[in-house]
Amino acid sequence: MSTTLKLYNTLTREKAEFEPIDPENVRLYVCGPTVYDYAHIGNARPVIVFDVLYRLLRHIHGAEHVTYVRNITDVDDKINARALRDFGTGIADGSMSLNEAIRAVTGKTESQFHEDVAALGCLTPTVEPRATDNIDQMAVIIQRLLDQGHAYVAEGSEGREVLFSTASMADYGMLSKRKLEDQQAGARVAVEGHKMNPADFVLWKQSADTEPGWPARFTFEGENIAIYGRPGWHIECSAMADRYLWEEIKDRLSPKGKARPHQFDIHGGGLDLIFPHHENEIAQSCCAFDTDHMASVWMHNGFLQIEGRKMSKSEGNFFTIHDLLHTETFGHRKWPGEVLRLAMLMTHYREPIDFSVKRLEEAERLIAKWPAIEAVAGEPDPAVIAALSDDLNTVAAVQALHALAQAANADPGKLATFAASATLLGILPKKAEVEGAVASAVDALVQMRLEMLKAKNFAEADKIRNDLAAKGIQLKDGKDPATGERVTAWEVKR
RNA sequence: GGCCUCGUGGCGGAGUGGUGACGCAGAGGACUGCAAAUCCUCGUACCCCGGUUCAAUUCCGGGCGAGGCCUCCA
Repeated sequence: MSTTLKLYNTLTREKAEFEPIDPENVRLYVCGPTVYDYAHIGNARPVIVFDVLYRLLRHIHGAEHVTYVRNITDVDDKINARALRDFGTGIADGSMSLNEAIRAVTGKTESQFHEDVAALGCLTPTVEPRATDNIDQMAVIIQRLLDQGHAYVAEGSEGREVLFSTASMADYGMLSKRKLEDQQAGARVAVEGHKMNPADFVLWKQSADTEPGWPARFTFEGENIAIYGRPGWHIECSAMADRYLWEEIKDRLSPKGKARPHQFDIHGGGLDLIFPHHENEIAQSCCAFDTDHMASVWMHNGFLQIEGRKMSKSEGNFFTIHDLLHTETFGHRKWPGEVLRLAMLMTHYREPIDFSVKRLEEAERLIAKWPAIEAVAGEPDPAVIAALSDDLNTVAAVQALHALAQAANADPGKLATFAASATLLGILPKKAEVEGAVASAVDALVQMRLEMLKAKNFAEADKIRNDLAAKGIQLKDGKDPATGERVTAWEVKR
């Protein structure tokens, strides 16, 4: 049976069979982090969810036939604020430039992000472009929008701006199913007189001396306009998606792919990005390139709560990925990356997920029962593939995987299938490792205990067992099936 | 006010117009010197009210409740 992948598409609000534009070049774009601070556990959700999708697409179409782009947003007012906060004195006394301060913030945050998501078992995307490396591409798209009457230049309170004209797009609002008229009724939209329509959004914005900026030249209504400035917060995705999923690979696309220029297959991100971020990306890309779609399928993951409540700094329940991995701030202990990942996959990606200590404990109990994976050489279980193919039903996949683990525990012949299946989910159960010296000491004590048991010296034998347990080493007695003799295995509990 | 999710047993969660998925926790048993691990067994759950139907947890309508977006946010 061939695998048919079905995905829920926010654009149509329906689950439908996924048909890539060019099956030889499946293209996926996911909105990545804004690198101004540690990524929180909520940020981890789309990274993990779309990592599973990436792995599944690679399995179905072949690893070399999938291009996954996840951007790094390194131009943003929050970054400026952070740079000024952390390096303000250096900037003031001239020992550091604003750009150097910004680079220090984004560079450090970016490597922290990579470290965090690697610990969560996520593959590296094909391309991870930075916004600041694609300023020229953004300017080109903005100029196209100006040329085609979809954008205009206006004087705002902080200088000149290039704005997208929402009224110029007939079906603006197709993703979020919002009508421009409805927006104006009840929402608190700041009155900004320079906008033709309150929903119009910034494409390019003039920068002050204390703000990062790039020189840019635009032509509008026959006039040359130079604006030293920075991009608005949607244009980068339009630019990077087009560059890495169309411009740079269009030559190797099939005729069918070439027939749909500037379009790609799947665009993902968090639920909150539907409006305005993704709506505006669509507006920019479709108007600039004169297409009816930017991406065929739009996927959005649900939000995460902590112990049933919205995670927020003011509630005091705000946790970064780093906190959970390396500190004892959540549940008074550290959590292994694969436990966090499994806990994340135990709820369907579109559902809200309640991250709780109880949930993590359950995930840990489950994973502790699974065999450790060493080499992966096998095909994943069809039940796991079928589950994932149903709009990334990781819950069903985890359950199938658990059944497989139990089968593999009883029959080592099934280990390869288990390993391949677990890898498809990105979960690699590892036994807690101990140093060789510790291991041989434990082995010696285990032997000693077996001797004592033969001598019916239960008190001493139990003392060894209890002492080891106190050190987190759990003994497991069994019977040799052939001889009926007691055999003892052991493992490290966290 | 507008748009959009969701509501299943202690917990996590599938699914279906008509014989209680499954996992975790829990209970009992086997095994064990005692445990742990393992194995076996055990659960009359589908937010409320109408409607359609021979039959609804499943379809339709209306409530109630939870959450998200409309403003930076995954």
